[in-house]
Amino acid sequence: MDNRRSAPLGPTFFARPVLDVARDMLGCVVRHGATAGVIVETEAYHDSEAACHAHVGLTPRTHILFGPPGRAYVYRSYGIHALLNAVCEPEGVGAAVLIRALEPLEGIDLMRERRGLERVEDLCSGPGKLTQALGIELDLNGSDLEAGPVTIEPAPPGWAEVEPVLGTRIGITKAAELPWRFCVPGSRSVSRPRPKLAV
DNA sequence: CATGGGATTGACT
DNA sequence: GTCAATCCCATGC
Repeated sequence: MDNRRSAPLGPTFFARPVLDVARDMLGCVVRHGATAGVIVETEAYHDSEAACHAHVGLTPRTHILFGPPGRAYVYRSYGIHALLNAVCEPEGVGAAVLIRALEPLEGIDLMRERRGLERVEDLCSGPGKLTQALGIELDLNGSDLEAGPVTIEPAPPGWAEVEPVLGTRIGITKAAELPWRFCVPGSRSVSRPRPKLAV
């Protein structure tokens, strides 16, 4: 078997339309230090719709979103949680993919320590949970997803051909009707509520 | 400079 | 099902 780790995805992957990237990120591996997990849930955000932070235009908060693709956008949600996004589309377009859930892959005991929980399906089954499990904080905002320390690798064999299930995005009040949420069907690590729409 | 609102989670009724 | 915790930042005075 080939045990080599795949090279992290770079700007070419993330420079495409954000909906394509959100779908293609399912099955990919997020890695930070000794911890890693397979992406099973994403959401797309684009400055053309009101739910996206970049919708308000260029501000100190959103300048990362409008910058070069392939960087991390990390922000604090509800004063408590750090949420991890991958900046997409060409520079000048404010768009990103929110990583909402992972299936734990490596460093599971470290994830248990950080989360204070035992069950594997509780470690990364939400956007705030996975950043806590991987030790991702706000200082990684703007970091390069190809150079690290946080990287995203292509989907391992078996994960690459997953047919995603679509749904509406979670926890937003504006543009809530858009079916821009992508999930791996059947994964117990997908956050609730589970989507209903087929592809 | 003051205010209000979140791309959430976990605890509790 | 309901609700509080808690902080960054956009907005308005």
